[in-house]
Amino acid sequence: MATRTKYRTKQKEMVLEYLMAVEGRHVTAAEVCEYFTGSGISIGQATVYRQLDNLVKEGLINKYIIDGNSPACFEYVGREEHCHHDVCFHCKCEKCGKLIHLHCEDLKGLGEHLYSHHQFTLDTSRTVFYGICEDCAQIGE
Amino acid sequence: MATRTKYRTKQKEMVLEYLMAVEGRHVTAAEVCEYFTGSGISIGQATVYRQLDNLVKEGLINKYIIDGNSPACFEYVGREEHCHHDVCFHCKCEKCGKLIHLHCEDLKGLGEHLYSHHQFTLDTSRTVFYGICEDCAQIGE
DNA sequence: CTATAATTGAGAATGGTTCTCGATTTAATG
DNA sequence: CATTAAATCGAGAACCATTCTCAATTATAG
Repeated sequence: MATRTKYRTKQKEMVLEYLMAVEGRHVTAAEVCEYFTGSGISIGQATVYRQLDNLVKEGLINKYIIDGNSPACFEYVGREEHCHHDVCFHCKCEKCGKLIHLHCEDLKGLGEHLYSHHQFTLDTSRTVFYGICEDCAQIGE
Repeated sequence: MATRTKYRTKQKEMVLEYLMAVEGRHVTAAEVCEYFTGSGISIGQATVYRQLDNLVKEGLINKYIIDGNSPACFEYVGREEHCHHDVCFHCKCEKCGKLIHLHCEDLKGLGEHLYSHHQFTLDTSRTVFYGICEDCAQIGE
């Protein structure tokens, strides 16, 4: 799981630092690029994509694919790793697109059930619950 | 939910018929196109994508996004509609791409929990559990 | 049959992501 | 420090699934 890169580069540290700075928010690769160019810092976009991938492999950040067409989102997982007893699930509203973080003890059982009863190792970082959020449920229908 | 197309066209019926013919297998839009061109039938790829989207909107087929880069997969869900008393969940293996159908009573509680505790209405037809299947777990790592 | 609106399809466009490859940087070693 | 081999960078091109464009075709109501 923790495949490391050989060299320690400023680019990698800057990408990680940015992800840590916006902890709690999901950012796309493009947003990371924009932040750097906006700050007058020059980092190639290929490098941003590469380092985001590396950081995912090292388990420092998570990657979320909400929808096939829209860009992938990344988020620093440091805080979640510390309290490794609670897993983070995500709910995506099909109407407004809102992404809801769920730190719920009761959901731990889901992964356990899938493993013990269906021999399936759940990847919580990639799994997204689709549905309708509270706000949209009141408005719509 | 059941947004219908206005006209009934051969193209749409042929796409649905193909998906029904390969029920149980997940096929990509490209595979659908290849099938038609291979059979000497001419359907534009834009139409295939459009009709796959329509069929998803009508709830006749499901769309699965395994990975941001690899193409989306589609599958006929007809059989599941008949046994509407138990909900059907899907597990997708991130390694071999296998799609596992789960008719499990215990998972009914998931939707109920999300609704009662998190005010989120789960859409079971769109939600896919991603992870590693039994076979791949033995091979890898 | 006619009119009207929806659908088709070939090709171009889009856009997120990856690849290419020469230039640069890292870190171990002398 | 200086050397060096390997890793990483980055600008731009390539990739590829998907969507868009728009004129031609087709489906349905009347």
